[in-house]
Amino acid sequence: MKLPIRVSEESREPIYHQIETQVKSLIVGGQLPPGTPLPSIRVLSNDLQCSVITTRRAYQNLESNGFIKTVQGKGTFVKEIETIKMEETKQKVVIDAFVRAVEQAEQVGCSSEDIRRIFKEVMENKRNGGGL
Amino acid sequence: MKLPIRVSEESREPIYHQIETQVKSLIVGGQLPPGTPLPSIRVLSNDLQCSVITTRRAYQNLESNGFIKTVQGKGTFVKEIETIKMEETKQKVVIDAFVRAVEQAEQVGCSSEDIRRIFKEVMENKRNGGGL
DNA sequence: TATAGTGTATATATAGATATACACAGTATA
DNA sequence: TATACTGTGTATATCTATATATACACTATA
Repeated sequence: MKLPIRVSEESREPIYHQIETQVKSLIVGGQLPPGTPLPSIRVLSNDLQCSVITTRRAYQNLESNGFIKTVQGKGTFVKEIETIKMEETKQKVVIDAFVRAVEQAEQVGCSSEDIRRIFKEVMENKRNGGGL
Repeated sequence: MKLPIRVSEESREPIYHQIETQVKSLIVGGQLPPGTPLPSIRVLSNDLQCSVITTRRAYQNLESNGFIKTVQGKGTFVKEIETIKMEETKQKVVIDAFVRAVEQAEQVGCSSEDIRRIFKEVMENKRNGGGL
């Protein structure tokens, strides 16, 4: 299965961390149920045009945090996760993203009304084709 | 003048880049008018608890992008910027932040309604003390 | 001209990304 | 049942980017 994730070369966020957070999102969002085999580090590194070591590092961190389980020679699989932890992670991740966006808006001097207007625009544009 | 900026040690975004984007936001937002002297690299590095080289790098990048002008021995100053460029940068920066937030929400499986609800919550919490 | 403020340059350490060679698991087939 | 093969994860060495300390140079002014 091809993971719907996307890394940005331009972003200053490390690639391994972009992979990590996106895979985590797919897991806590329920798109990747427990037991699901993840793409091998090689297949994924090829998809994302990065090194095997980079995808491996992402998987290693996800394993440390209890989201996946990797077995040498066999592959990497989504672990069973407590419903509470999933819900908490999911909520937190989205709220954080919006807090960052609002803070960014305030730093360039947007009023609450400006912010609401821009949010609306983004939601509209999303519906009409996604292309910003 | 003490800049209202804040760097996160935990963030995977490089410190020099956090400084860079935040100072840029203050400039295009109009909080730092043309001619305003920025804090010296030493003062700023002390405020932010980072190295002088780090603040310097941020200033160098901002200078390359035409936002500030630094003069050896004297200091660093906000440049005159075209109104159009300012408005464009301002808009772009905020829209990008919201697009990222919405994409994050979608990746964990939020519906449009979920997203609107969370946005509302974040805006409410902001009013009631900011402390999330 | 001494001093305290500014920015600048050199060398060094840590983190992120890579290529390449290695080890384990499953499977086809001689 | 051997064994070759292809798939998986693992380890070592190397390079670039990020962050730092420290010494240097320019500007203003007491």
